[in-house]
Amino acid sequence: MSTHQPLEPRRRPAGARARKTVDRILTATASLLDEVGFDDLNTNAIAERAEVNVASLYQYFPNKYAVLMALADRMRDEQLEMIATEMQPGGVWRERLRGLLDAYLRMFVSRPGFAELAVVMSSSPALREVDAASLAAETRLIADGLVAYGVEGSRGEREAIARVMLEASRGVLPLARRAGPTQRKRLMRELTRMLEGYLAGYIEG
Amino acid sequence: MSTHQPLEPRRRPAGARARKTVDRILTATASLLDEVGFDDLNTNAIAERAEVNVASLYQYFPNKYAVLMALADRMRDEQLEMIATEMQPGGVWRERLRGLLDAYLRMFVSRPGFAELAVVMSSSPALREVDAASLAAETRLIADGLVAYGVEGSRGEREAIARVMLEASRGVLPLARRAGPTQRKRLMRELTRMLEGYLAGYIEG
Amino acid sequence: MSTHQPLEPRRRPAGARARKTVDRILTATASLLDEVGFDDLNTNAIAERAEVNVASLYQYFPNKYAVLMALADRMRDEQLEMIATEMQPGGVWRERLRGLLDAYLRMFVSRPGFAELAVVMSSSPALREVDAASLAAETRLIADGLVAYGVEGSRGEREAIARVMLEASRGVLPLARRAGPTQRKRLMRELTRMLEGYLAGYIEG
Amino acid sequence: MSTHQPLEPRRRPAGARARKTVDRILTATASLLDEVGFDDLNTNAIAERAEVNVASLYQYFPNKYAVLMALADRMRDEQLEMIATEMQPGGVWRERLRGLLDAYLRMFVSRPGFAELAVVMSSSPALREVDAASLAAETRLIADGLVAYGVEGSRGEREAIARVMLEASRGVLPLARRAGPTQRKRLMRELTRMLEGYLAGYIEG
DNA sequence: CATGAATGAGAATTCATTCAT
DNA sequence: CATGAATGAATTCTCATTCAT
Repeated sequence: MSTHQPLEPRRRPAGARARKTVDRILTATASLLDEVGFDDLNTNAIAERAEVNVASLYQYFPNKYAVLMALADRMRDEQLEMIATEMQPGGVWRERLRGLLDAYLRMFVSRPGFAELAVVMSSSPALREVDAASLAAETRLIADGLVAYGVEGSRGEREAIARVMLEASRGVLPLARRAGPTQRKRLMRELTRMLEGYLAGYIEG
Repeated sequence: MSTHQPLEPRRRPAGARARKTVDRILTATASLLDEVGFDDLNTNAIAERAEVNVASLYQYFPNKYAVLMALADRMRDEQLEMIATEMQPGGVWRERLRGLLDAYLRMFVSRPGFAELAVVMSSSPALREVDAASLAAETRLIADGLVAYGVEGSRGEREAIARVMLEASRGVLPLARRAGPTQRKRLMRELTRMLEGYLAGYIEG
Repeated sequence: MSTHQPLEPRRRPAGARARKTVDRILTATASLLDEVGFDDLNTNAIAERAEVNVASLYQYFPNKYAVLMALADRMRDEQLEMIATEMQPGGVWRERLRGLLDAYLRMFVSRPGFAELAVVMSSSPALREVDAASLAAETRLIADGLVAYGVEGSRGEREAIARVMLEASRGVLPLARRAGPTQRKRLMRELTRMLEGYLAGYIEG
Repeated sequence: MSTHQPLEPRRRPAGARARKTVDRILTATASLLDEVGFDDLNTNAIAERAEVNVASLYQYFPNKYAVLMALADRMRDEQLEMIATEMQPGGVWRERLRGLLDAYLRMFVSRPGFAELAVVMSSSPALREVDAASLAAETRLIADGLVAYGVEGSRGEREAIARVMLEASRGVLPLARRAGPTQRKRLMRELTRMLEGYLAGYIEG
């Protein structure tokens, strides 16, 4: 029932009232993801939390996966913007890298639903494909930014580098998020060290 | 429906016939995970695929998550054994590391359901806790092995190191699995380079 | 949900613009009936096809069945007029009968929604009663016309005759409509032969 | 949602208990068809009336239309048997024809759901196709029997004759069913007269 | 009078789980 | 211990209908 479902929104909200409705749906989804997790996420719960009728939800989204996908879109937009900012040329690359990791961590920690959504997007077959595309975009953006850091090499190489860094971060950040402050610092320190060393090999080696 | 369910098997299979039943259930689960994914996995489908009656499934497992957990257990056992082997002292650490990564990749690529299960275990709230414990064990094992590689530092430090390496690998390996041969090689090369550089800092620095 | 609903239009369209709205609704209904059938016919779809807001539809019709009923009314008017024309006295009765059947066939074939509506009206409990009345009117009209053909007998007898002829036609015409040209000709020939023979027994016997 | 749905039963009942369940479902469907009509027929109501869980219904049928289709199948079997009996060679054709019409009337009058189902099958787009096939079988059976009555002509001709007779009957019989005894007699007399005259033209003309 | 948007109430369908044999 | 069958309890999704502007 899930594989290959339509994920496109049914209709874009036109007026302000409608935009608000969609907004509430997405916000509710995000908070529920954090509170009960994907397994127990369902359209009724979303609608209830959003204080919206289920039918309204279905007016805008063809199914539950489409809601998640819209939420992901929204978050990805924010994220790409953040990356673009952090990867602008100028400054010392090590500091820039740390800034980027910090920003990532902040998203994972304080964006409700972000961490949960990240893992759901790549684990649910229904969403995986679209998530792959989105990750590819993220990868490209970072790969491009690496040039400014001083990394040479073909686009393909840089994308592989970016991807490996990205995956390492995507694995460690949720841990850091859930960990206590000491453990979090430790994990972030190690992650940073690993990525810095890795890039240093390309930039200074 | 999902949070905090009993995950322990209901009864250990006694006779050989019973053991076979359980085995078929787990194997069916693994193959279904690969074919239809977690979203569409359900006990009836598992039983059908296993050519076993659903009621039999419930004889051994209290619920759906317990099946996944048993499957994870089985795979984790294999995996820990593999790690223990690959991390035995002796030999050049760089080669050992590569061997370890190779072995990991082989599991991801050829163990049916392994990659899928890995992501499911950490995304489903019902299973996350037990998965965390299991990952902790894996981490400890690697952390212990790092000593043999020549890494110094407290147990806590080594565990952080191990964990970061582990997460990076858990992120990249599924990608490598799905990629074509060229891309796979490239990703593995970068992953190896990153982890080697990282460890080198501890061992040779 | 369906039995015994008010079927009367809520308000007659006053201005020309309003009349156009109602018109579009009915036309849309007719075409949708042909395209998707009664099972999938719904007010939202009608409104969309009519390029009219659903709320406007409810301005003129109290519910879905009332729309169908209005459409039926409109078609029945046309039909009764047609019958009145074809059954006017004068000429050879056999030719008149053929003319009548031809005219019926034309309606079934070329009036969008006509054939579909005919069957819907007699199958849906909500509409059956009003359809019965309408068929009774049709029957009476034909029964009256039979006098001009030379059929004798009481009004009741003539109505039974008319009704039997009518039902036979209502069964065969939709078939003829869907059939290819050869089969259509054959069916119409047999229907004509049956009805002619039947009437001949009353007129010439 | 209705066009082109799967109509095949999901699984044939194996044991006696299962057969009973399916039976109750079909019987409940038949009685509901008579009582509330197709518009208000829904799987919940069927299950309730059958004193069976809805899920059981879905164990055997993929959807509501499949239930109707199974019911139609069951009735059609009975009906074809009846026709075969009534059309056996021997005896005076006029009497045989009357016997056949009587038998038809009995089905329409006393088989619960039969009349309603007949009209539903040909009006619902989802079922129409399969009903057409079934009617074709009925037509063929009658066309074959016509030979025994003394009707000559090609198979195609006889089928057209049979079909026209069939449609006339299918139109008049439901009326007769709903009519009072006097009106019923009158309608049946006229129907018989029409069909007899029609066939006489082929047999004795 | 029209429209965008919303919603109550239900209907279809599924699925984890249990029961009787 | 296995199996055919059943079922409670959701969950997804739809649709006729109304409201606010």
